[in-house]
Amino acid sequence: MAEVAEFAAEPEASCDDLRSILSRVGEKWAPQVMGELDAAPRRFNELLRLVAPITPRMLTVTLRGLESDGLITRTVHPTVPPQVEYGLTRAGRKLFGILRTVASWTDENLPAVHSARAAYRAANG
Amino acid sequence: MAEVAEFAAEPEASCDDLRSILSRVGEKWAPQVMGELDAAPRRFNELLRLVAPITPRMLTVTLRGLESDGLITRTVHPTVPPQVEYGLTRAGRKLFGILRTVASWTDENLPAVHSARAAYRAANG
DNA sequence: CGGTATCCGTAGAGATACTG
DNA sequence: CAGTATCTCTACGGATACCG
Repeated sequence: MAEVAEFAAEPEASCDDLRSILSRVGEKWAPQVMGELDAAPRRFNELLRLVAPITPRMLTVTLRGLESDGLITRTVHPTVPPQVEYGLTRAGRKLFGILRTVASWTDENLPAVHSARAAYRAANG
Repeated sequence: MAEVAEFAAEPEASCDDLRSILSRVGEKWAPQVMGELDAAPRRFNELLRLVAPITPRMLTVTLRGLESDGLITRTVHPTVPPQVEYGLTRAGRKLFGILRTVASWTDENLPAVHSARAAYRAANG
């Protein structure tokens, strides 16, 4: 019981923790899914349409990944037919806000990025 | 010469552009490498030591990727022995600033993330 | 409706050894 | 010093079909 966790008042996020989050939101469909859930809670087939052309499998994989990191919630309403609602957690909403700033950066630096890519391809392969 | 690019006053970064950047900085070694370059310009073997236990190949791959997106510069000094310096571009520095806010988020939400992961593993596999 | 199961191709990532 | 080359393994991502 003498857990070290007791002393974790300062979380001291490791480099690995940062990386795991960056990889998570860097997954192919994660930003779009979070974007839809930021707009409103959604159901599975709703997301399937909104995030087209995602496949059922990849939507499941993406949702499970985000859920396992506490970024989204999955609520099962025991109705007939079954109804499952997904939504962002508070933490997920905050994180998505940061993704918006990355999007702004991308917006501002898009010309630079594209010309850098062109230049790189010209110089190398 | 009637380029459509002329009308790109509003860059209108696509979802794919955002994703490409998120994936880039989500690459395994990218954040650490950018962190070292944010502190100071560095040389290849310097980075190799600082970002240990990265391998030469992965450092090259990471550097090339960041360079091709215009996030870092690669400067060759034609001395003997050869000397190559890497550094962040202005855009890269800004982006790394945003990564810091993600790190802050991670810091704040680390307990939530970890307990979510534990809960998820308990409920599922 | 809300998913799983199975199969498969590609790209990411590492170990090790070698070079201009 | 600053990388490449080669090989290997895995994990990501997608297509298709099926299930409670």
